[in-house]
Amino acid sequence: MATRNPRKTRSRLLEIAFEEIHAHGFQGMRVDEVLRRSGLPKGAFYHHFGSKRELGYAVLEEQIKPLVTSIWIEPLTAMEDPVRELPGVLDKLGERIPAAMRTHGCPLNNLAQEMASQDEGFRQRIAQLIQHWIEALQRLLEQGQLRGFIDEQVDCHRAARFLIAVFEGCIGIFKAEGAQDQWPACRSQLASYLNTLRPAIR
Amino acid sequence: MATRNPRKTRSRLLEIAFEEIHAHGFQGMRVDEVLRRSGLPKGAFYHHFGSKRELGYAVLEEQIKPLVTSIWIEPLTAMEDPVRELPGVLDKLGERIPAAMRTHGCPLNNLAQEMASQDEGFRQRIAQLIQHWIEALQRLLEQGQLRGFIDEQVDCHRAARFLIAVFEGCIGIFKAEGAQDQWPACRSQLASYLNTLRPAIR
DNA sequence: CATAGATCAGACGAACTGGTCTGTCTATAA
DNA sequence: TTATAGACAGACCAGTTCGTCTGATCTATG
Repeated sequence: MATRNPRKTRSRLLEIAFEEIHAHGFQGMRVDEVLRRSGLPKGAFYHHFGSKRELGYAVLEEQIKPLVTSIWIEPLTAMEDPVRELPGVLDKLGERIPAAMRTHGCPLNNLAQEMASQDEGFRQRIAQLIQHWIEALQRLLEQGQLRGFIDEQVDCHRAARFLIAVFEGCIGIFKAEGAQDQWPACRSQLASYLNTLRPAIR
Repeated sequence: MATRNPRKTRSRLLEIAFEEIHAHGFQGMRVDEVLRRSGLPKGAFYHHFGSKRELGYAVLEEQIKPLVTSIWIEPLTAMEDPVRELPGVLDKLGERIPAAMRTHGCPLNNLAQEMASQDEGFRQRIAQLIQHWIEALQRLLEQGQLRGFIDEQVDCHRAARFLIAVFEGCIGIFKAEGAQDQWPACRSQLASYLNTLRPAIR
């Protein structure tokens, strides 16, 4: 075993906890199992985290938040014409997504559905992250509006929120169906919706 | 306490278990709490159900399935023109939905997200129920197609699946946001999508 | 009316779970 | 060199959880 490295210890705990929460939910995640997998004893854990719940918050802030940013926010900010490009970007995104994401679904959505009505601390952090996501998409749509790709009348905040609901809803259905890749079936429907954002012919 | 009534005992257990699962998830539901609330002892429970998991399956089949049917399938089958009427039907549906549904979300979706990748028995039963739901919506759309309200080119199965993903996605977002009623914000977006199903002008 | 099987009653147990407590080790600054 | 604070180690604990076991009681049926 290497010499002491509190930062690494903490992040290792966090990474394994993320995987366990993703696989079994927060309530299904066992502190002892995280310990077993990390090879660390109880003391180390409760030195870094005050409680299981606090660990959950940390996983949300330090693992899930960056993940959502890198997967769902950054790739979407570089589009000129969202209506035309979004389906293609989602295609690529779907191709290089890790296996765990396919079987267990979106970590954020899982946690949201499980914990939002269970623990106010979770709910607030999740709501904040979703808000952040909505606003990023909203800005993208507003840029498209300025460029004339999207109708001026469109409420970009509502459209962004709806798009995210569609993403999460589709991922959820795929997971329930156990279907490997039903995305193409939803892709065309999403494209149809996106087209309604086009400027109306006046 | 009244005389023995195995049927009533079983259904009472089932009703309370449904509420507990809806409120805390399947893993978070405690057999002892169901017992405490029902006033019944352990023996009664394990006479009617072989295990906690079996109870979960029974709740899915005997509580959630009829609920989904009465809330999401039956009200939707009586529409002439789905594109025009669906938003309004959803409005009414949203108004008379019980409080527990608002705070805890859709019982089916909750169970799906929690258990689909956890237990194959749950996953199969959930997938079957969703399939049933998709097919009912699909038939509705196909009728609309026959009546000329929907374009012949529309793949009604895909459209139905997409609609359900949208429903579940929106409900999930509302729950995470803790927002009482953000439905109007999604309603208009949904209406836009529905309009894309209209016959194209040829 | 006898009796067998269904239905309930609840004490009990074994495994598990989150969390605590005391002690030890190690890097670093004085 | 040594004092100190942070970083582990791991035994231990109290409460919980699902499930079992033995009996009691009811009810349908011959």
